[in-house]
Amino acid sequence: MFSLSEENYLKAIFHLETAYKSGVSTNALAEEMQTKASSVTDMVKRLSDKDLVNYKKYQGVKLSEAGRNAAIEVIRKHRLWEVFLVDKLGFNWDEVHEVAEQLEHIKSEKLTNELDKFLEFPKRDPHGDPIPDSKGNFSVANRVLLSELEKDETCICVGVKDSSAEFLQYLDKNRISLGKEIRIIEKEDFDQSMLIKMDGNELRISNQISTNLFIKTI
Amino acid sequence: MFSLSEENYLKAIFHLETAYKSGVSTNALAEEMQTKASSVTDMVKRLSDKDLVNYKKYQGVKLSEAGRNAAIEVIRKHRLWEVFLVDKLGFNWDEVHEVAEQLEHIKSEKLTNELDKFLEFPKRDPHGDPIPDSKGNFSVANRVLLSELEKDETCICVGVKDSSAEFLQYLDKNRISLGKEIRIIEKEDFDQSMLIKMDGNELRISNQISTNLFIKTI
DNA sequence: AAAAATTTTTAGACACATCTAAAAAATTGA
DNA sequence: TCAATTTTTTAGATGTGTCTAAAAATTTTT
Repeated sequence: MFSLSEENYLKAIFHLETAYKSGVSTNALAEEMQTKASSVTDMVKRLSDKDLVNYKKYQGVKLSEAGRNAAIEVIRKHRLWEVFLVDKLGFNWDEVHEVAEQLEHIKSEKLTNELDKFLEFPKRDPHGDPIPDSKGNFSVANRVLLSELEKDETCICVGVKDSSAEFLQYLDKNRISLGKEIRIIEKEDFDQSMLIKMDGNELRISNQISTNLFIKTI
Repeated sequence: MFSLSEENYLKAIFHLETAYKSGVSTNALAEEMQTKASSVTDMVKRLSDKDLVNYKKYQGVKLSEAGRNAAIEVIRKHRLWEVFLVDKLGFNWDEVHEVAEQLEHIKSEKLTNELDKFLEFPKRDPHGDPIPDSKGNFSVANRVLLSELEKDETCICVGVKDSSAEFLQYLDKNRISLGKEIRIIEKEDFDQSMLIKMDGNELRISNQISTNLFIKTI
């Protein structure tokens, strides 16, 4: 079994690998883990000793098969617990992250699978992210950022890239939630801000918002 | 906040305090924690520095008000999670301990209280132990051990003292569960074994069994 | 009340995960 | 290309929680 810290590193490397195909740099990992580069080097060596990552000095780090499986298992638990908190305990989507960060480390295969069943095998968490099944498979969503779209296109909101409480609270305040239909009325060349129509109301959103909202076109 | 280890020590001291009114000895605590007396001395000093226990060298340890509150909070979480596992996820009562030992350390007041509500404020866990409410109050059961009773008395099984998987599996195998009515047909002077009647069937149980079953008389 | 046995504490060490400061390697760019 | 900058690693230290071995205190036995 892996320590809490090891699991957090594996998860962070997993998340960074999409952006750093050729290996996750020490500094990037330090930034993600909110720690120092020297601490990262220490931990990465330990993970490498356990064959959870492939690591060569000065060349960044990549997950091994075992490391990837461990990371996916942690992510599966994190997202299942988020569904539990929202669907069963009435948490709002901006309140679940911190608690799920703790719950994701509970070690019990039976618990994870029974929870999955209890929740009726959800495919996505409250932020629209896919939930791996018990074999580690999950759908790679065909979703894009709202900022990719142009004037007059219509789409459905399916996920958030930034799931910080601040961003989610902004969305709540503006009645933006997953499943909502959005039409782009106007897109400003100068700052990429958009005028969108949702539920019959118009709303202006900045580029920072549209680059953090996943949508699918219809 | 307290570390995982600190919480486990506080819980252990709480459980031992009923037996050691004048202070829990270092050795007793080492036995309970499955560790060495020297480790206990170290930890007890740290707990004392944080005013969670009152400790005087060679005189054992007692919980302070703050320490007792912390212990009760952990016990509340442990027992609520046990109810969740059995009632919602279909665990058997002999499978919950290990998982609840992990879940009891999750830090979120909202989670604990919402879970309590979701479970409809249960008063007892699957082993018959009382669950503290959000203020830390819990009923001190008026229950006694089956071994206290004599021939021809009738009672209802309300709890187990030993909640090890082995004992619980023995009870399952013999169809003994909480709520069952038991009548003492015979009690052997020599070894305190009993012949009991339950659901119309007779069953012989050893003293080791009857000293681990809590009952209430009717 | 000593001696013997037991309990408890101290001393010193170790593993994990972290840190700061300094050195080494790699990259950038003039 | 070689000096400057950035990135990464090493070296040495810290805090938590544990251990073994030995010393000290307490309790039990004779």
